[in-house]
Amino acid sequence: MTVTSADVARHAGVSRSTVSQILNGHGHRFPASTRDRVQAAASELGYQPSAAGRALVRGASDIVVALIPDMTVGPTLQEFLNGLTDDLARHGLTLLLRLASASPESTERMITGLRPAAVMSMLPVSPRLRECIEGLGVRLVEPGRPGDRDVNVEIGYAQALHLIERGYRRVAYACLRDKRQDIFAGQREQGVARACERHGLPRPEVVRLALCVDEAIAQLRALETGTAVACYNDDVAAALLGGCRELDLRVPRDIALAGTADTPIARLSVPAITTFGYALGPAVSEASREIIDALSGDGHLPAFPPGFEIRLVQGGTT
Amino acid sequence: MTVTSADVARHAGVSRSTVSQILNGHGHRFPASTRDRVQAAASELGYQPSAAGRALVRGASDIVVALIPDMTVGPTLQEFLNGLTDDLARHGLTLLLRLASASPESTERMITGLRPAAVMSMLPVSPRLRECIEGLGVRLVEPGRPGDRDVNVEIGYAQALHLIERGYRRVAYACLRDKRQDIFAGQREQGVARACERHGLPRPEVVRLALCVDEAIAQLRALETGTAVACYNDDVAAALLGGCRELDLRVPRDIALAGTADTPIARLSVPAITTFGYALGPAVSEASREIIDALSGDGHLPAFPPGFEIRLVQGGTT
DNA sequence: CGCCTTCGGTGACGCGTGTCAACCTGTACT
DNA sequence: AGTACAGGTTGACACGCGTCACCGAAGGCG
Repeated sequence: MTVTSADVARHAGVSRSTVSQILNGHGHRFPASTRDRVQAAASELGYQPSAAGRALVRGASDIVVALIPDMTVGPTLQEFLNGLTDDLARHGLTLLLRLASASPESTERMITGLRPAAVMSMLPVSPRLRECIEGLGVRLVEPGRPGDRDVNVEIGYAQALHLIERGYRRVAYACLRDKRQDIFAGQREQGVARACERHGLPRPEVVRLALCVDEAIAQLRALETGTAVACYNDDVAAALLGGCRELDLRVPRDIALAGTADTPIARLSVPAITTFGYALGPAVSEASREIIDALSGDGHLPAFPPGFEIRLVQGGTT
Repeated sequence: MTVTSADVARHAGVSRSTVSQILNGHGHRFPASTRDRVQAAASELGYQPSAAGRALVRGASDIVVALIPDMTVGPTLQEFLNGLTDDLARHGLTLLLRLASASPESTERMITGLRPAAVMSMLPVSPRLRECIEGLGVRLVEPGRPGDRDVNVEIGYAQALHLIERGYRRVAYACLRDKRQDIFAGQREQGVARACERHGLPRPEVVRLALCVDEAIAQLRALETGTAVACYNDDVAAALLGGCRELDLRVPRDIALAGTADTPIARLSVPAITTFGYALGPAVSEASREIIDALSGDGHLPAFPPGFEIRLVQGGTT
């Protein structure tokens, strides 16, 4: 049923350890003829090494676990993960996903039991989990350290910059009231604030709301006419847009809105919401390279790579 | 660094095999005193069995792989996966996720190498992957067989039924032109058609569009006034709603719209879109029970469980 | 010839676990 | 006393793999 390295060895007429060495990068010790025989036998039999056997003898598995934040996994993130999966697969690594919102104990048990080659988190991990991971000697790939580019800061900055360039002098920042859903809000707000500061504008007012039109109305009442709002995401922008309609506020003249994430809701609103999409495409190769480097050399802990592109999708709300 | 069963054995003053037996459900052979000593030693040392060692000797790992369809993973699915994760963890199983859109070869390699206890797919798997999985003797949990409840058929049915009850006599079904994004369309359309048939209405017209307002306008021009449209999801409904606005069609008088999935876009539209949410909550325990049953007994291949709740969220579009 | 080196290849070990036949020690029964 | 039996415990094995010391043969050199 299962093809083991012993089967390959028999089929190639060599010993199992020869097979193991050739298939693990030590082939240079053997003449080409032997190498070819073994390779041929392996592919003919469809040999696939047992992850368990490998992991047992090497002390760590070939699995890389990605901790997925508690947020909507849309096309952007999906494409990133897809690319990363294939990239790592090319290096013999297996990417598997885990929701970060699963119970901490079960995640901890999973890590200690599985001994992944690396754990990649898209958000800073809890101190306890970090301790668990590092105590086990498992590599941890985390979001960039201070000083690195931060995609969320830059998105906030791009939003605010765009609004300022369009001539708005009053900039506000709108995010979700429920902070659990709002995992990037801090960084984005920081980006908005930084852009305002650099252009001599006062610190942006921060508006918090839940995702419904009624709350949007309440918040809009408190805003001065002429304010441009950088929104945490397109949903927030849509809520405010709906509120503007109910209040008969003209968009973008009375209130301007900039969203984030380039989701369908932005395109489908009337008017379409000006939004900032980002592609993590460039990050794929960087991320896999960082992981692979960290696993081969005993280098420092790599940071979640800063490769990304932000692009403006101009709509009618700014 | 790592605590092994040998450490536990030493600490408890028994042999390693005693530890193994007690920790694997064969404790009834031992007196309570021994059991307690071993349990105490295990928890005191924080013993966590090596997944690799287990997998090696048992021929299959404790990992359950869930194949995630190529779609947005929103709160509904996330909650389901979270619950399943914890539920399975309680039975010693580890749920890990994998994007179904990753390259087939890498997924195949992952399965053969990892030998998961089970693979759960939310969509029918490709014949080739099925062959790979079943050839390995790995359990496959798939969407329900014909005859089972199908959440997507029922959603379509509920949409159409609602529209019919509201008095509409012309029912259409709108879905995405790009079929790759439209993985459930067939079933939902089937549900809509069934409801129409049962109520003596003609077979529903099917409208295909890409997610933009322009396409919606084009499709709306071809629809008769007074048509009620069951939409594949809230995005489609939003696009049509935007189109109606541009064409000055009154909603719901000229065109009625029913969405699906209960996403923010439905709540945030003006008027709010009538939509059908579904909760997979009840499916969690069913799913884990099915998986566990299938793994303990050598029963038949279980089907993806039909436990779910559909609820109407009344908006202003019907 | 005797010694050393290189090439090609192998046997044996250990990773951590679950299982199971076998063993030991009482105790009950014949 | 001898036998049967049950309860409690253990040693040994196998799972599939990577590694590494080691070995035989061939060749070079003094």
